Amino acid sequence: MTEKELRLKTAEVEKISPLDYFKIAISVDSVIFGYEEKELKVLLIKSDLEEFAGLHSLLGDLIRTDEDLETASYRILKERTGLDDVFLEQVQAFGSLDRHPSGRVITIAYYSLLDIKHHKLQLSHNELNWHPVNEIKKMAFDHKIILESCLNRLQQQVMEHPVIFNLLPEKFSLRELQELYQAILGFELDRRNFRKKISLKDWLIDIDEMENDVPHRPGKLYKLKQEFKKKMARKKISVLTFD
Amino acid sequence: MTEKELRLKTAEVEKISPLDYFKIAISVDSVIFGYEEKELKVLLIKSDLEEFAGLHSLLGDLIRTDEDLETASYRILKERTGLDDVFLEQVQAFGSLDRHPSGRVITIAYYSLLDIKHHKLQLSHNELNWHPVNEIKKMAFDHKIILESCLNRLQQQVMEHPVIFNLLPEKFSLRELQELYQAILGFELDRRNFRKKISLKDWLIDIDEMENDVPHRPGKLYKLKQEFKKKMARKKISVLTFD
DNA sequence: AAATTAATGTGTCATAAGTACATATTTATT
DNA sequence: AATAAATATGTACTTATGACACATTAATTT
Repeated sequence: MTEKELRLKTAEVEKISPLDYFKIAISVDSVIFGYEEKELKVLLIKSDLEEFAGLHSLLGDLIRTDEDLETASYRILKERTGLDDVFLEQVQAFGSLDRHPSGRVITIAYYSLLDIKHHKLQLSHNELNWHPVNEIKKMAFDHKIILESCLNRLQQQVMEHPVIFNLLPEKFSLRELQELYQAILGFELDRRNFRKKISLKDWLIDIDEMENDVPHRPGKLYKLKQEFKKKMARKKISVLTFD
Repeated sequence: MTEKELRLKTAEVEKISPLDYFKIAISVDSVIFGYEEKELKVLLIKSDLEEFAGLHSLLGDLIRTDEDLETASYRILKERTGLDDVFLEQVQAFGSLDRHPSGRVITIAYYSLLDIKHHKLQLSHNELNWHPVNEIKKMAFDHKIILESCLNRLQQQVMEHPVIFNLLPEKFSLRELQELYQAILGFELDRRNFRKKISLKDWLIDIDEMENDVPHRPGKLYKLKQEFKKKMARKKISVLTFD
């Protein structure tokens, strides 16, 4: 058996039992960001462990033997939200000894971006809900730290790459875009300088339409250029049986 | 048993055997960069798997149940090189189904920087050797991809953070520093602009000494300011028994 | 219908950073 | 003493960033 080989090979020079290597479980946890009412939000569930009663946790699950990391993240997203066409990016692994009260679990953190309004979730089970990022205090496990590192990563990405548009509907105004940047970065931007910078990046096309649901002078609407959208398209979950 | 709890908890809603979750092994792999003769090098061993006969692989090992990710990386570094005061940074997890021929192994990649000249290694076992990064073609497992993603990360880091100095001796000239930047980035830099940029960063102190081993006019020597060195100091390997 | 309100849309100037580029100086070597 | 090779350094041009104000448009109120 190939697996047995692995155990033996790695165990031959070590003093510990080869089976020990298989006492570590691996999970993925996703920080799913959304944007609503000028606030950056994150999708959380109530933890089902009694150690963390009342606390919220990220969406995550153990990885199966027949799925790779991204596939596992997509599966969890699909199971919990019903969605599968979502932007997802790996951030970092977390593996402190005491991070999970029930045993050794190493987790790999992903962040995910989705447009709340146009992706109606099944907010059915487990008190799955959106929470404003700024209002989150304590979380289960080390999930607060994971959330923070994913937010940091998002803040970096957003300055350089056109990922932010995954949080917006297809058509948006420059005001909406600026408000979203501000929500993510946590500070105000000058409107004229912001517009100059965005137009320099050359990410957008003016679709020659106007806002129509605003109680004031409507702004022009824009779309992300098609060429920058490819990053959203991800492979489907493949069901390969490994063993 | 806490571990049993975990298996049961995760298995109750799933159709697969709970034991399956523990059939995935976890390793760390380190891309250890060094710098010598104006070339960026990486420390590799000959793979001991017959599937990869003749190919080189990164330094890595399975993670033990009683060590966290960083600790495992330091252990491997210590075992293979004898060193423990080395800069180390996590890059990314790799978990394709077929990345290891003997079974399912998810690995977490780190990159590490060390000054070849002043860290004499035990290049004893397993044909451990330095290889110029640019000359590496095929590698065992997915290690070529891991190497590339670590190099990318290094290239990013080096532009913003004073990590590069971990590859140089305590004292160095601006020429040496520039040559190292060039080796990492893969392109030439203008000497005057480079010096201007470095002096703007305010990372260095002029120690009022000169090179003395060069066959030409010697340059001034500099050191990294103490305040930027703290990032090298890492915690020692802690030996906590978990189970 | 006119006046008011509130947000859109746009440009300039000052400062900072990036890029291209050449000459005098110093040391080792011949 | 002459030569070779590398160090040290500054300026002009372009590009990016940051502060800042006013006319325009549409919805709302009077």
